[in-house]
Amino acid sequence: MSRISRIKGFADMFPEESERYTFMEAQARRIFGVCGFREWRTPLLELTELFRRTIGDETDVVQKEMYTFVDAKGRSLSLRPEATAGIVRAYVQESCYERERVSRVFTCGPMFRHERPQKGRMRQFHQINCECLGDPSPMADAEMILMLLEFLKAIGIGKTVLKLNSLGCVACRPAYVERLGEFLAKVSGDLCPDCKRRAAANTMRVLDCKRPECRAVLERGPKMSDFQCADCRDHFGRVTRLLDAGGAAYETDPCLVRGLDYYCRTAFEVLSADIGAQSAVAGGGRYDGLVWSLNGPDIPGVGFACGLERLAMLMPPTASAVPDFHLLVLDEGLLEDGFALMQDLRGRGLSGVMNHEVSGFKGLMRQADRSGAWFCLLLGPDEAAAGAVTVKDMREGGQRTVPRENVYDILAGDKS
RNA sequence: GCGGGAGUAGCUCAGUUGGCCAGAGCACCUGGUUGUGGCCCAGGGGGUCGUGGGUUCAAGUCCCAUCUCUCGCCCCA
Repeated sequence: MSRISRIKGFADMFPEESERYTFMEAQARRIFGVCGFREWRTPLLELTELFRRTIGDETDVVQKEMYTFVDAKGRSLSLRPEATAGIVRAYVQESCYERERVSRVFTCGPMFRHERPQKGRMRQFHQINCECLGDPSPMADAEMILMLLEFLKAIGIGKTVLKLNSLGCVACRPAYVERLGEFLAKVSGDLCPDCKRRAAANTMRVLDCKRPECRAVLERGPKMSDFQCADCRDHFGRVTRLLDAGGAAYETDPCLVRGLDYYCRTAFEVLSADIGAQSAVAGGGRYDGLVWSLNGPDIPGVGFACGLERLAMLMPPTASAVPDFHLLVLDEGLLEDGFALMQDLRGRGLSGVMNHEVSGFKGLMRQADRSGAWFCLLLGPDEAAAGAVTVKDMREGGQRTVPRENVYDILAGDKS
Protein backbone atom coordinates (compact mmCIF):
# COMPACT_ATOMS: atom_id res chain seq x y z
CA MET A 1 0.00 0.00 0.00
CA SER A 2 1.50 3.30 -1.03
CA ARG A 3 0.31 6.67 0.08
CA ILE A 4 -1.63 8.81 -2.29
CA SER A 5 0.15 12.04 -3.03
CA ARG A 6 -0.89 15.40 -4.35
CA ILE A 7 -0.75 15.81 -8.11
CA LYS A 8 1.83 18.03 -9.72
CA GLY A 9 1.07 21.71 -9.96
CA PHE A 10 -1.67 21.59 -7.33
CA ALA A 11 -1.15 22.94 -3.83
CA ASP A 12 -2.36 22.18 -0.35
CA MET A 13 -2.87 25.47 1.39
CA PHE A 14 -2.48 25.68 5.15
CA PRO A 15 -3.70 28.60 7.27
CA GLU A 16 -0.55 30.69 7.06
CA GLU A 17 -1.03 30.85 3.32
CA SER A 18 -4.77 30.51 2.88
CA GLU A 19 -5.37 33.44 5.20
CA ARG A 20 -3.48 35.62 2.75
CA TYR A 21 -5.93 34.63 0.04
CA THR A 22 -8.89 35.34 2.29
CA PHE A 23 -7.43 38.73 3.08
CA MET A 24 -6.85 39.58 -0.57
CA GLU A 25 -10.39 38.61 -1.47
CA ALA A 26 -11.80 40.66 1.39
CA GLN A 27 -9.85 43.73 0.29
CA ALA A 28 -10.97 43.18 -3.29
CA ARG A 29 -14.61 43.05 -2.24
CA ARG A 30 -14.23 46.25 -0.27
CA ILE A 31 -12.36 48.30 -2.86
CA PHE A 32 -14.11 47.05 -5.95
CA GLY A 33 -17.42 47.38 -4.14
CA VAL A 34 -16.72 51.05 -3.54
CA CYS A 35 -16.28 51.39 -7.30
CA GLY A 36 -19.64 49.77 -8.01
CA PHE A 37 -18.40 46.29 -8.87
CA ARG A 38 -20.41 43.29 -7.69
CA GLU A 39 -19.39 39.69 -7.40
CA TRP A 40 -20.39 37.03 -9.89
CA ARG A 41 -19.57 33.36 -9.61
CA THR A 42 -19.55 31.30 -12.76
CA PRO A 43 -18.83 27.58 -13.26
CA LEU A 44 -15.35 26.10 -13.16
CA LEU A 45 -16.37 23.86 -16.03
CA GLU A 46 -17.56 25.14 -19.40
CA LEU A 47 -17.95 23.84 -22.93
CA THR A 48 -14.51 23.73 -24.54
CA GLU A 49 -15.93 25.68 -27.45
CA LEU A 50 -16.31 28.76 -25.22
CA PHE A 51 -12.58 29.01 -24.68
CA ARG A 52 -11.74 28.21 -28.28
CA ARG A 53 -13.94 31.07 -29.42
CA THR A 54 -12.84 33.67 -26.89
CA ILE A 55 -9.21 33.02 -26.01
CA GLY A 56 -8.24 32.07 -29.54
CA ASP A 57 -7.78 28.76 -31.27
CA GLU A 58 -4.11 29.38 -32.00
CA THR A 59 -3.04 30.29 -28.48
CA ASP A 60 -0.98 27.89 -26.39
CA VAL A 61 -3.60 28.14 -23.65
CA VAL A 62 -6.23 26.56 -25.88
CA GLN A 63 -3.99 24.31 -27.92
CA LYS A 64 -2.12 22.54 -25.18
CA GLU A 65 -2.81 23.85 -21.70
CA MET A 66 -6.47 23.19 -20.97
CA TYR A 67 -7.79 20.35 -18.86
CA THR A 68 -10.24 18.98 -21.40
CA PHE A 69 -12.30 15.82 -21.32
CA VAL A 70 -15.35 14.34 -22.98
CA ASP A 71 -18.34 13.79 -20.71
CA ALA A 72 -20.89 10.99 -20.76
CA LYS A 73 -22.93 12.77 -23.42
CA GLY A 74 -19.95 13.16 -25.71
CA ARG A 75 -19.53 16.89 -25.15
CA SER A 76 -16.05 18.36 -24.83
CA LEU A 77 -15.73 20.20 -21.52
CA SER A 78 -12.81 22.16 -20.09
CA LEU A 79 -11.83 23.49 -16.72
CA ARG A 80 -11.64 27.23 -17.08
CA PRO A 81 -8.10 28.49 -17.85
CA GLU A 82 -9.18 32.09 -17.14
CA ALA A 83 -12.28 33.88 -15.95
CA THR A 84 -13.30 36.41 -18.57
CA ALA A 85 -14.76 33.91 -21.02
CA GLY A 86 -17.19 32.54 -18.45
CA ILE A 87 -18.24 35.97 -17.27
CA VAL A 88 -18.93 37.14 -20.80
CA ARG A 89 -20.78 33.91 -21.58
CA ALA A 90 -23.05 34.48 -18.57
CA TYR A 91 -23.47 38.11 -19.56
CA VAL A 92 -24.66 37.17 -23.03
CA GLN A 93 -26.70 34.18 -21.91
CA GLU A 94 -28.65 36.19 -19.34
CA SER A 95 -28.88 39.27 -21.59
CA CYS A 96 -27.45 41.45 -18.87
CA TYR A 97 -27.11 44.28 -21.39
CA GLU A 98 -30.91 44.51 -21.47
CA ARG A 99 -31.08 45.11 -17.74
CA GLU A 100 -28.27 47.59 -17.19
CA ARG A 101 -26.28 49.82 -19.45
CA VAL A 102 -22.97 49.03 -17.79
CA SER A 103 -22.19 45.85 -15.87
CA ARG A 104 -19.35 46.01 -13.37
CA VAL A 105 -18.30 42.56 -12.30
CA PHE A 106 -15.61 41.00 -10.19
CA THR A 107 -15.01 37.35 -9.55
CA CYS A 108 -12.41 35.24 -7.87
CA GLY A 109 -11.51 31.60 -7.76
CA PRO A 110 -9.32 28.87 -9.19
CA MET A 111 -8.24 28.57 -12.81
CA PHE A 112 -6.54 25.58 -14.42
CA ARG A 113 -3.79 25.33 -16.98
CA HIS A 114 -1.69 22.27 -17.66
CA GLU A 115 1.69 23.99 -17.79
CA ARG A 116 5.05 23.07 -16.32
CA PRO A 117 4.91 24.41 -12.76
CA GLN A 118 7.53 26.81 -11.50
CA LYS A 119 7.78 29.68 -9.07
CA GLY A 120 4.55 31.68 -9.23
CA ARG A 121 2.92 29.29 -11.68
CA MET A 122 0.70 26.43 -10.60
CA ARG A 123 -1.62 24.26 -12.65
CA GLN A 124 -4.43 25.28 -10.34
CA PHE A 125 -3.94 28.95 -9.68
CA HIS A 126 -6.15 31.70 -8.33
CA GLN A 127 -7.18 34.99 -9.75
CA ILE A 128 -9.27 37.98 -8.90
CA ASN A 129 -10.87 39.39 -12.04
CA CYS A 130 -12.68 42.62 -12.76
CA GLU A 131 -14.68 43.22 -15.87
CA CYS A 132 -16.54 46.30 -16.98
CA LEU A 133 -18.97 45.51 -19.78
CA GLY A 134 -20.86 48.05 -21.83
CA ASP A 135 -18.62 51.08 -21.35
CA PRO A 136 -16.57 52.22 -24.36
CA SER A 137 -15.15 55.27 -22.58
CA PRO A 138 -11.46 55.62 -21.80
CA MET A 139 -12.69 56.56 -18.35
CA ALA A 140 -13.58 52.91 -17.83
CA ASP A 141 -10.01 51.88 -18.70
CA ALA A 142 -8.52 54.43 -16.34
CA GLU A 143 -10.97 53.65 -13.56
CA MET A 144 -10.09 50.00 -13.83
CA ILE A 145 -6.36 50.61 -13.63
CA LEU A 146 -6.65 53.02 -10.70
CA MET A 147 -8.84 50.55 -8.88
CA LEU A 148 -6.25 47.83 -9.41
CA LEU A 149 -3.49 50.04 -8.03
CA GLU A 150 -5.65 50.87 -5.04
CA PHE A 151 -6.16 47.18 -4.42
CA LEU A 152 -2.45 46.42 -4.59
CA LYS A 153 -1.81 49.20 -2.11
CA ALA A 154 -4.47 47.85 0.24
CA ILE A 155 -2.87 44.42 0.43
CA GLY A 156 0.50 45.96 1.17
CA ILE A 157 2.26 45.59 -2.15
CA GLY A 158 4.72 48.23 -3.24
CA LYS A 159 7.65 48.20 -5.63
CA THR A 160 5.69 47.33 -8.73
CA VAL A 161 5.79 48.83 -12.19
CA LEU A 162 2.71 49.55 -14.26
CA LYS A 163 3.24 49.15 -18.00
CA LEU A 164 0.85 50.43 -20.57
CA ASN A 165 0.39 50.10 -24.31
CA SER A 166 -2.23 50.47 -26.98
CA LEU A 167 -2.73 47.50 -29.26
CA GLY A 168 -4.95 49.20 -31.80
CA CYS A 169 -8.32 47.95 -32.91
CA VAL A 170 -9.85 45.93 -35.73
CA ALA A 171 -9.67 49.03 -37.92
CA CYS A 172 -5.95 49.65 -37.60
CA ARG A 173 -4.19 46.62 -36.16
CA PRO A 174 -4.39 44.26 -39.17
CA ALA A 175 -2.38 46.66 -41.32
CA TYR A 176 0.27 46.89 -38.64
CA VAL A 177 0.47 43.14 -38.12
CA GLU A 178 0.86 42.67 -41.84
CA ARG A 179 3.69 45.18 -42.09
CA LEU A 180 5.36 43.71 -39.02
CA GLY A 181 5.12 40.26 -40.57
CA GLU A 182 6.75 41.49 -43.77
CA PHE A 183 9.51 43.13 -41.80
CA LEU A 184 10.16 40.02 -39.71
CA ALA A 185 10.31 37.86 -42.82
CA LYS A 186 13.05 40.12 -44.19
CA VAL A 187 15.17 40.05 -41.02
CA SER A 188 14.35 36.44 -40.18
CA GLY A 189 18.03 35.45 -40.14
CA ASP A 190 18.76 37.75 -37.20
CA LEU A 191 15.97 36.44 -34.99
CA CYS A 192 16.16 33.74 -32.34
CA PRO A 193 14.51 30.38 -33.16
CA ASP A 194 11.57 31.16 -30.89
CA CYS A 195 10.89 34.41 -32.68
CA LYS A 196 11.08 32.78 -36.10
CA ARG A 197 8.32 30.47 -34.96
CA ARG A 198 6.35 33.28 -33.33
CA ALA A 199 6.59 35.47 -36.42
CA ALA A 200 4.35 33.02 -38.23
CA ALA A 201 2.14 31.78 -35.38
CA ASN A 202 1.45 34.91 -33.33
CA THR A 203 3.21 37.81 -34.95
CA MET A 204 2.70 40.45 -32.27
CA ARG A 205 4.31 38.14 -29.70
CA VAL A 206 7.71 38.75 -31.26
CA LEU A 207 7.55 42.21 -29.76
CA ASP A 208 8.02 40.97 -26.20
CA CYS A 209 10.97 38.68 -26.84
CA LYS A 210 13.55 39.27 -24.13
CA ARG A 211 16.69 38.54 -26.13
CA PRO A 212 18.80 41.66 -26.80
CA GLU A 213 19.54 40.60 -30.38
CA CYS A 214 15.85 40.41 -31.21
CA ARG A 215 15.13 43.68 -29.46
CA ALA A 216 17.84 45.39 -31.49
CA VAL A 217 16.26 44.13 -34.69
CA LEU A 218 12.83 45.31 -33.62
CA GLU A 219 14.14 48.84 -33.05
CA ARG A 220 14.27 49.15 -36.82
CA GLY A 221 10.83 47.62 -37.37
CA PRO A 222 7.45 49.27 -37.81
CA LYS A 223 5.84 50.79 -34.71
CA MET A 224 2.23 50.23 -33.70
CA SER A 225 1.92 53.88 -32.80
CA ASP A 226 2.48 54.87 -36.44
CA PHE A 227 -0.42 52.74 -37.57
CA GLN A 228 -3.05 53.62 -35.01
CA CYS A 229 -6.28 55.15 -36.21
CA ALA A 230 -7.43 58.50 -34.87
CA ASP A 231 -9.94 56.88 -32.52
CA CYS A 232 -7.36 54.60 -30.96
CA ARG A 233 -4.90 57.44 -30.59
CA ASP A 234 -7.50 59.64 -28.95
CA HIS A 235 -8.62 56.83 -26.67
CA PHE A 236 -5.12 56.08 -25.45
CA GLY A 237 -4.37 59.78 -24.96
CA ARG A 238 -7.39 60.17 -22.73
CA VAL A 239 -6.50 57.08 -20.72
CA THR A 240 -3.02 58.39 -19.99
CA ARG A 241 -4.35 61.85 -19.09
CA LEU A 242 -6.79 60.31 -16.62
CA LEU A 243 -4.03 58.20 -15.09
CA ASP A 244 -1.83 61.26 -14.77
CA ALA A 245 -4.65 63.11 -13.07
CA GLY A 246 -5.25 60.12 -10.84
CA GLY A 247 -1.64 60.18 -9.71
CA ALA A 248 -0.74 56.81 -11.17
CA ALA A 249 2.86 56.17 -12.17
CA TYR A 250 3.23 54.15 -15.37
CA GLU A 251 5.55 53.47 -18.27
CA THR A 252 4.30 53.20 -21.79
CA ASP A 253 5.88 50.16 -23.40
CA PRO A 254 5.36 49.67 -27.12
CA CYS A 255 6.51 46.06 -26.72
CA LEU A 256 3.81 45.13 -24.23
CA VAL A 257 1.55 42.55 -25.88
CA ARG A 258 -1.20 40.49 -24.30
CA GLY A 259 -1.32 36.76 -24.56
CA LEU A 260 -4.97 36.34 -25.36
CA ASP A 261 -6.47 37.17 -28.73
CA TYR A 262 -9.39 39.22 -27.57
CA TYR A 263 -7.55 42.29 -26.34
CA CYS A 264 -7.62 45.58 -28.24
CA ARG A 265 -6.59 49.16 -27.55
CA THR A 266 -5.50 49.53 -23.94
CA ALA A 267 -3.27 46.78 -22.59
CA PHE A 268 -1.54 46.90 -19.23
CA GLU A 269 0.49 44.82 -16.86
CA VAL A 270 1.76 45.21 -13.33
CA LEU A 271 5.21 43.72 -12.87
CA SER A 272 7.38 42.95 -9.88
CA ALA A 273 11.10 42.22 -9.88
CA ASP A 274 10.92 40.29 -6.61
CA ILE A 275 9.12 37.05 -7.48
CA GLY A 276 11.27 35.31 -10.09
CA ALA A 277 10.76 34.85 -13.78
CA GLN A 278 6.96 34.95 -13.67
CA SER A 279 7.00 38.64 -12.97
CA ALA A 280 3.52 39.77 -14.03
CA VAL A 281 1.25 40.03 -11.00
CA ALA A 282 -1.70 41.50 -12.85
CA GLY A 283 -2.65 42.21 -16.40
CA GLY A 284 -5.57 43.30 -18.44
CA GLY A 285 -6.93 45.50 -21.13
CA ARG A 286 -9.82 46.30 -23.37
CA TYR A 287 -11.69 43.62 -25.31
CA ASP A 288 -14.32 45.35 -27.41
CA GLY A 289 -15.01 42.44 -29.73
CA LEU A 290 -15.43 39.72 -27.16
CA VAL A 291 -19.17 39.95 -26.47
CA TRP A 292 -19.82 40.02 -30.20
CA SER A 293 -17.66 36.92 -30.71
CA LEU A 294 -20.09 35.03 -28.47
CA ASN A 295 -23.02 36.09 -30.60
CA GLY A 296 -23.98 38.87 -28.26
CA PRO A 297 -24.49 42.48 -29.32
CA ASP A 298 -21.45 44.59 -30.16
CA ILE A 299 -20.72 45.64 -26.60
CA PRO A 300 -17.32 46.83 -25.41
CA GLY A 301 -15.47 45.57 -22.37
CA VAL A 302 -12.38 46.20 -20.32
CA GLY A 303 -10.96 44.15 -17.48
CA PHE A 304 -8.01 42.73 -15.65
CA ALA A 305 -6.90 39.69 -13.71
CA CYS A 306 -4.44 39.43 -10.87
CA GLY A 307 -2.60 36.29 -9.94
CA LEU A 308 -2.99 35.56 -6.25
CA GLU A 309 -0.06 33.13 -6.02
CA ARG A 310 2.25 35.89 -7.17
CA LEU A 311 0.66 38.57 -5.01
CA ALA A 312 0.87 36.26 -1.99
CA MET A 313 4.64 36.08 -2.43
CA LEU A 314 4.86 39.86 -2.24
CA MET A 315 2.49 40.46 0.65
CA PRO A 316 3.69 41.23 4.14
CA PRO A 317 2.76 38.53 6.68
CA THR A 318 -0.83 38.60 7.81
CA ALA A 319 -1.57 38.36 11.50
CA SER A 320 -3.75 35.37 12.22
CA ALA A 321 -6.54 35.52 14.75
CA VAL A 322 -5.60 34.85 18.37
CA PRO A 323 -8.06 32.69 20.33
CA ASP A 324 -9.60 34.34 23.37
CA PHE A 325 -9.27 31.33 25.64
CA HIS A 326 -7.98 27.82 26.04
CA LEU A 327 -9.97 25.85 28.60
CA LEU A 328 -8.24 23.14 30.60
CA VAL A 329 -10.47 20.68 32.41
CA LEU A 330 -8.43 18.84 35.03
CA ASP A 331 -10.77 16.02 35.97
CA GLU A 332 -12.55 13.47 33.82
CA GLY A 333 -15.78 14.03 35.70
CA LEU A 334 -15.78 17.72 34.85
CA LEU A 335 -15.36 17.41 31.08
CA GLU A 336 -19.05 17.86 30.31
CA ASP A 337 -19.30 20.73 32.74
CA GLY A 338 -16.35 22.37 30.98
CA PHE A 339 -17.90 21.67 27.60
CA ALA A 340 -20.99 23.65 28.64
CA LEU A 341 -18.82 26.53 29.80
CA MET A 342 -16.92 26.55 26.52
CA GLN A 343 -20.12 26.52 24.47
CA ASP A 344 -21.54 29.36 26.54
CA LEU A 345 -18.45 31.50 25.88
CA ARG A 346 -18.45 30.65 22.20
CA GLY A 347 -22.12 31.50 21.97
CA ARG A 348 -21.30 34.95 23.27
CA GLY A 349 -18.67 35.52 20.61
CA LEU A 350 -15.46 34.40 22.27
CA SER A 351 -13.17 31.97 20.50
CA GLY A 352 -11.37 29.05 22.05
CA VAL A 353 -11.04 25.31 22.52
CA MET A 354 -10.72 22.85 25.42
CA ASN A 355 -9.03 19.53 26.12
CA HIS A 356 -11.20 16.49 25.46
CA GLU A 357 -9.23 14.16 27.66
CA VAL A 358 -7.37 14.67 30.87
CA SER A 359 -3.63 13.96 30.83
CA GLY A 360 -0.58 15.31 32.65
CA PHE A 361 -0.99 18.88 33.79
CA LYS A 362 2.25 20.04 32.29
CA GLY A 363 1.24 18.74 28.89
CA LEU A 364 -2.16 20.39 29.11
CA MET A 365 -0.61 23.68 30.11
CA ARG A 366 1.77 23.44 27.20
CA GLN A 367 -1.16 22.94 24.84
CA ALA A 368 -2.73 26.09 26.22
CA ASP A 369 0.54 27.92 25.64
CA ARG A 370 0.89 26.66 22.07
CA SER A 371 -2.64 27.66 21.23
CA GLY A 372 -1.58 31.27 21.57
CA ALA A 373 -4.75 32.09 23.50
CA TRP A 374 -4.90 35.22 25.61
CA PHE A 375 -6.35 33.39 28.59
CA CYS A 376 -6.06 29.92 30.00
CA LEU A 377 -9.17 28.84 31.90
CA LEU A 378 -8.71 26.18 34.56
CA LEU A 379 -11.56 24.02 35.72
CA GLY A 380 -10.57 21.46 38.36
CA PRO A 381 -12.09 20.00 41.49
CA ASP A 382 -11.31 23.13 43.57
CA GLU A 383 -13.01 25.46 41.10
CA ALA A 384 -15.95 23.12 40.58
CA ALA A 385 -16.64 22.96 44.30
CA ALA A 386 -16.80 26.75 44.44
CA GLY A 387 -18.71 27.25 41.18
CA ALA A 388 -15.63 29.09 39.96
CA VAL A 389 -13.03 29.12 37.19
CA THR A 390 -9.39 30.13 37.39
CA VAL A 391 -8.54 32.67 34.72
CA LYS A 392 -4.86 32.94 33.87
CA ASP A 393 -3.48 35.70 31.68
CA MET A 394 -0.96 33.92 29.49
CA ARG A 395 0.95 37.07 28.61
CA GLU A 396 1.23 38.57 32.08
CA GLY A 397 1.30 35.28 33.94
CA GLY A 398 -1.10 36.42 36.65
CA GLN A 399 -4.25 34.52 37.55
CA ARG A 400 -7.31 34.70 39.74
CA THR A 401 -10.19 32.44 40.58
CA VAL A 402 -13.57 34.00 39.90
CA PRO A 403 -17.22 32.96 39.92
CA ARG A 404 -18.05 31.24 36.69
CA GLU A 405 -20.58 33.86 35.62
CA ASN A 406 -17.84 36.50 35.66
CA VAL A 407 -15.56 34.74 33.20
CA TYR A 408 -17.17 36.21 30.13
CA ASP A 409 -16.87 39.79 31.38
CA ILE A 410 -13.21 39.38 32.24
CA LEU A 411 -12.35 37.94 28.83
CA ALA A 412 -14.56 40.29 26.87
CA GLY A 413 -13.45 43.30 28.89
CA ASP A 414 -9.80 42.63 28.32
CA LYS A 415 -10.46 42.13 24.64
CA SER A 416 -11.74 45.67 24.15
C1' G B 1 7.56 19.85 -24.86
C1' C B 2 13.07 21.34 -23.55
C1' G B 3 17.26 22.44 -19.96
C1' G B 4 19.72 23.11 -14.84
C1' G B 5 19.62 21.80 -9.42
C1' A B 6 17.99 18.64 -5.42
C1' G B 7 15.95 14.07 -2.85
C1' U B 8 19.12 11.12 4.39
C1' A B 9 14.00 11.71 11.03
C1' G B 10 7.83 15.76 11.04
C1' C B 11 11.22 20.35 9.38
C1' U B 12 16.36 22.37 8.03
C1' C B 13 20.47 19.73 6.90
C1' A B 14 25.69 17.10 8.06
C1' G B 15 27.65 12.43 6.54
C1' U B 16 35.06 13.76 4.44
C1' U B 17 39.18 9.32 -0.69
C1' G B 18 33.14 3.39 -0.30
C1' G B 19 34.39 0.55 5.92
C1' C B 20 31.89 -0.72 12.93
C1' C B 21 25.09 -0.61 15.22
C1' A B 22 23.07 6.31 10.16
C1' G B 23 23.99 11.76 12.97
C1' A B 24 22.94 17.13 14.59
C1' G B 25 19.71 21.27 15.43
C1' C B 26 14.64 22.43 15.68
C1' A B 27 9.88 20.13 16.58
C1' C B 28 7.25 16.24 19.37
C1' C B 29 6.51 13.08 24.03
C1' U B 30 7.92 11.96 29.28
C1' G B 31 10.26 13.34 33.77
C1' G B 32 12.81 17.07 37.02
C1' U B 33 7.71 20.39 39.59
C1' U B 34 0.83 15.57 43.06
C1' G B 35 -2.69 21.92 39.70
C1' U B 36 0.87 26.08 36.34
C1' G B 37 3.16 27.16 30.01
C1' G B 38 7.55 29.81 27.84
C1' C B 39 13.78 29.29 29.93
C1' C B 40 16.96 25.33 31.75
C1' C B 41 18.39 20.05 32.67
C1' A B 42 17.72 14.65 31.87
C1' G B 43 15.55 10.90 29.08
C1' G B 44 12.48 9.02 24.97
C1' G B 45 9.84 7.97 20.32
C1' G B 46 10.53 8.46 15.30
C1' G B 47 14.63 6.68 9.18
C1' U B 48 12.51 0.80 3.51
C1' C B 49 19.08 7.02 3.30
C1' G B 50 12.99 8.76 -3.08
C1' U B 51 12.39 3.77 -5.91
C1' G B 52 14.44 -0.36 -8.80
C1' G B 53 18.70 -2.60 -10.62
C1' G B 54 24.21 -3.00 -11.04
C1' U B 55 29.69 -2.88 -9.32
C1' U B 56 32.09 -4.56 -4.58
C1' C B 57 34.18 -8.65 0.76
C1' A B 58 31.47 -4.02 1.96
C1' A B 59 27.17 1.35 -1.01
C1' G B 60 23.79 7.04 2.11
C1' U B 61 28.63 7.37 -0.66
C1' C B 62 30.37 4.69 -7.28
C1' C B 63 27.38 3.37 -12.15
C1' C B 64 22.55 2.94 -14.87
C1' A B 65 17.43 3.55 -14.96
C1' U B 66 13.10 5.64 -12.92
C1' C B 67 9.90 8.79 -9.88
C1' U B 68 9.18 13.25 -7.25
C1' C B 69 10.22 18.23 -5.96
C1' U B 70 12.42 22.74 -7.51
C1' C B 71 14.40 26.79 -10.71
C1' G B 72 14.51 28.38 -15.71
C1' C B 73 12.90 28.14 -21.28
C1' C B 74 8.24 28.19 -23.78
C1' C B 75 3.63 30.33 -22.46
C1' C B 76 0.95 33.27 -19.14
C1' A B 77 -1.79 36.48 -14.25
